[in-house]
Amino acid sequence: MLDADQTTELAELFRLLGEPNRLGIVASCLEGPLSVGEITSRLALSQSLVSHHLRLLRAARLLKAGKRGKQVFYSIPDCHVREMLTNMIEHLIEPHESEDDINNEPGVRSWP
Amino acid sequence: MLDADQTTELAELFRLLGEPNRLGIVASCLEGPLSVGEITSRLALSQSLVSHHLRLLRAARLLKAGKRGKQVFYSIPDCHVREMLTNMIEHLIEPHESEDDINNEPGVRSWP
DNA sequence: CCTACCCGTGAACACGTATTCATATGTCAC
DNA sequence: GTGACATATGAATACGTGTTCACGGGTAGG
Repeated sequence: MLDADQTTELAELFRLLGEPNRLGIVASCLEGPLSVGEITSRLALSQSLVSHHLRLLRAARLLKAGKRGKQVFYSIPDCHVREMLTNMIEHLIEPHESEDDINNEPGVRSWP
Repeated sequence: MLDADQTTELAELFRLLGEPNRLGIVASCLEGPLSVGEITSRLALSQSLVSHHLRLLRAARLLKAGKRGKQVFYSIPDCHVREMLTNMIEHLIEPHESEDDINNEPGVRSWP
């Protein structure tokens, strides 16, 4: 299916999105370019923390940066990332299935 | 866009998939149900480690378990998870875009 | 020049967690 | 029953990493 390298590469993307504040930063930028200050105030995080996270997201090409005057604006770099995220969000929003079947019925037939 | 709770919930999914061994386990199960022993030998991991990871994936409904005799088979629980993963994998496989697409904003000074 | 503002960065700490080891539970065969 | 196999679980440890703090580096305006 996936070789070890591809798995590691994909896991790295998931890992970066697996932190609530980082995911919030990326999700905020889905609507359009945002300056660091806007991100900081929207998510109510310290500016330093936002900057640290932005560094990682930039390095992974999950966000791109552009300077205008004193401010630096961050945005989604390409349609791949945008589609990935919107797909995941759609899946999250869609109605959830029924509850858990934690109880283990003996002789359960999963489709072999 | 996403409220705090949804962000946290989605991040939790990403976090679980953000570990290479766990992602490998889930990806292996994309082809069909696998027993713990098969997963263990395919990924060359210790049985204990696989079991620990399976516990987390089960709890997050990223995998479901079914017993048959002595063995326990794990598989993808619903089409949501399957589509999410296949989409991500497709995006990973697809040819990567060119490097630097600079400014789409007027008056943006180039980024060094 | 100086000041104010916006952002990036390095060090240090605190906390989570992935991994291993040892052990427990459960199931089939004899 | 005993033993062999398949999986789950709990404790302990080592390692990564998210966060804060303090500071440095640019840039616009007076």
